[in-house]
Amino acid sequence: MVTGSSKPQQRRGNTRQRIQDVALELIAEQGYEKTSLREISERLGVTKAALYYHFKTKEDIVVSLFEDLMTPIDELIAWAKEQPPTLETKREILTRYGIALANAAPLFRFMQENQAQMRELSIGADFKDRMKDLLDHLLPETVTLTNRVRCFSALFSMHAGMFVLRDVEGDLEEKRKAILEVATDLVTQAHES
Amino acid sequence: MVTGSSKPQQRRGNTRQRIQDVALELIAEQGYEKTSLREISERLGVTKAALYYHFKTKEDIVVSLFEDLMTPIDELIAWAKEQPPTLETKREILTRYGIALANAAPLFRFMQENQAQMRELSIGADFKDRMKDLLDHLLPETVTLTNRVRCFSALFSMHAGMFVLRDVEGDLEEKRKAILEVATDLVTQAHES
Amino acid sequence: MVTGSSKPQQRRGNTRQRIQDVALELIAEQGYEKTSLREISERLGVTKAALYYHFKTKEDIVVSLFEDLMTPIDELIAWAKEQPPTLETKREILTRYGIALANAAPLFRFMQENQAQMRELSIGADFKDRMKDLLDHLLPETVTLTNRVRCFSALFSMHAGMFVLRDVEGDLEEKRKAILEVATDLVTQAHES
Amino acid sequence: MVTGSSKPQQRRGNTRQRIQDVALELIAEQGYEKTSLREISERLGVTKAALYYHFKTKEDIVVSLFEDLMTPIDELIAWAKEQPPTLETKREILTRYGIALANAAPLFRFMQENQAQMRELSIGADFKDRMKDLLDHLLPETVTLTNRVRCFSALFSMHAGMFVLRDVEGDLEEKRKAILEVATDLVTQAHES
DNA sequence: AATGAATGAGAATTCATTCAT
DNA sequence: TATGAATGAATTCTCATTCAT
Repeated sequence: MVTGSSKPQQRRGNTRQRIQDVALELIAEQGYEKTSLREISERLGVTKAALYYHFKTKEDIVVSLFEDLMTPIDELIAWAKEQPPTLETKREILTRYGIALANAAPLFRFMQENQAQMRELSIGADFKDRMKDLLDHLLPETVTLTNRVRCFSALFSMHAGMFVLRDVEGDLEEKRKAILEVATDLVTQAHES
Repeated sequence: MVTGSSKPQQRRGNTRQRIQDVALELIAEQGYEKTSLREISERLGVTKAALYYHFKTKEDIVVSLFEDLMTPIDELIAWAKEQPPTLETKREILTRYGIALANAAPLFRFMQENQAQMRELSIGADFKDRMKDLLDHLLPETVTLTNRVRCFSALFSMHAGMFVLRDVEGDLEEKRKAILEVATDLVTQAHES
Repeated sequence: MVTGSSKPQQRRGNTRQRIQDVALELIAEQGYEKTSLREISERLGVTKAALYYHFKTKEDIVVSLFEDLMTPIDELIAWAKEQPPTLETKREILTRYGIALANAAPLFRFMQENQAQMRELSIGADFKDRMKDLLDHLLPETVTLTNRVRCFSALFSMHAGMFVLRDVEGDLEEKRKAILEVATDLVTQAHES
Repeated sequence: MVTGSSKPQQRRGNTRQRIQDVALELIAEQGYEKTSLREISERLGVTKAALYYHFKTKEDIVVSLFEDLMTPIDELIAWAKEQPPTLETKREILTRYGIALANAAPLFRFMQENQAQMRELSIGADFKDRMKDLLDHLLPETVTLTNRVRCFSALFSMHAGMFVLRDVEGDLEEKRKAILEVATDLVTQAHES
């Protein structure tokens, strides 16, 4: 009935887009299970049935959100693949990743706060793969366990910082810079040890 | 009636405990919302109503789990309060926290993976307070934003490590040591910079 | 599919109405608490969930019944407000009230027999206000306690008569006339004393 | 297990009595269905199971309450039977009935407000019979429909007054007198017309 | 004279989903 | 491009009741 859940044609009416927006907002705030289609449709001023015109299932809505998100990360990974594995490259990866994160903050927050749900949400595995790819591009040539932890910690702190820092006073941009600095330090140390 | 039936009837005074065990197991695996009381009671071989004899609500079950968990953390905080704020103390805090984490791994994993749920679970706020307390005890005297991030990152990486490292090959104890090392490094750097 | 099956499928736009009808019938007979949504839906040949499409809660169903009932009473009160406070007016109030009562007999009977339930049913208070209004319009200018009781007794006897007289032999219309006569006497006496 | 639910032996421990007291209080306020055994036992500081030591079922508790109540009414009826059917006697019946009412006000209030429940409570029918008996003793020799209504109205107003007058300002004793006066008037009129 | 532990039945409510229009 | 009406399956929770101790 729908022409394809991938993502074309979302420029005709803007309803599809609006569903995604509202869904993201609610799900980021309340979690996947707690957010009902009724709630989404009510906030949109349409009926539940309307959602089913645009998406095959509830999960489909979330999946569609992540598809939009995956693209920049895939591009980042593709880019990283073609660079020499220097420290400079790794730093640039973190910088770029920080930008991707900032551009899709609510979605990352959702992921961060609903990891359990993610696991049964089909795209969960996809995302994990990406993270593993990215981690591999951060690791130094000789990988000790400690260094692996450092790089992982760098990546993870960037995610977590995204939403934890909301509670800390201070300018958002500065906080992002501080996170990036710490993450870069970690990767650098991994490289130098 | 004697042993030999599929599920041995170990009815004694331990039902409450058994409910907690099963609940923790299921909830850690599937998340809070996805785990129904039916599931818990069926796996236990009792009726749903029996759960309500021991706990007032579903949330109450989870809360009871966390109460057991809070105690060691509160003790750690109390201990920290009485120590001099030296780097040595901070390192010891991390070490002890690592032990607390290891002792209640499934519960921390649940927290880690269900942060969204935690927020509406009443004990969510309690736990956040503890984390803030603990973080305060890790911070150096002069706190720059970057150093705050470092300490936060140390704490958070310990949590995250708990469950992410399951996917990595290697001895569990070694992995814990590596995480503790990275966390200690982070706090040390915060202290020295 | 055509007529001939046990319950003719009169699905049209009338489901909401049918729910109200069945609910009134069952609730008048068994009381509010004793009447379950399962019972209502089964007698209707729909699922429980269908009820929730038309009404937000069980209480909502009852409230909707009473809203239909309130209108004529409100009109009566409005009318009374514009009349001179003569004895003639008061008699007319009783007459009209008797008609309203007869038109919504089952509902009044429910109220009469479930006053305890009414108190927690939200419309309970509303209705009480109406009764007080109506009573005020029946009172003579100089109100002794005894006269207040007389008027109250008049009003209340009309309600009670509604259902008690079912047990007494005789023509319904005549019984109504007798009740109205007694009530009118009471108000008249209040007026003359 | 219980020696008999009728009512002997309630002087040993006073628990039985206390159960009745609390049950009456709660049921008068909330109705029969809404009052749970859990509530009763909690307010008493005993377990639900304890209630079952003293009463066979929930209904049994209520029945026991009514048994205590029926006695004075039965005595009143017995007394009435032996009097000459004069107006004076009828007036005295009302007076005595008023006293009985006052002595068991909460129970009458329960009856008044839960007529629907009464019908399926087994003693419902019993009570109805008593009322009919009493009514018969109030009726004049030549009974017109109107006069029957008057007497019924007298009886009913006494009941209803019991609890409606709680909302009216003024001394309780005076209010009772006013009600009795109106009721007596009604019966007198029935007699004279 | 009472409790601790449990049950079976049932309640109200919510949800994702479907389909004819 | 939607809506109105409905469903089936599940959920949390409550209740009266039982019984061994």
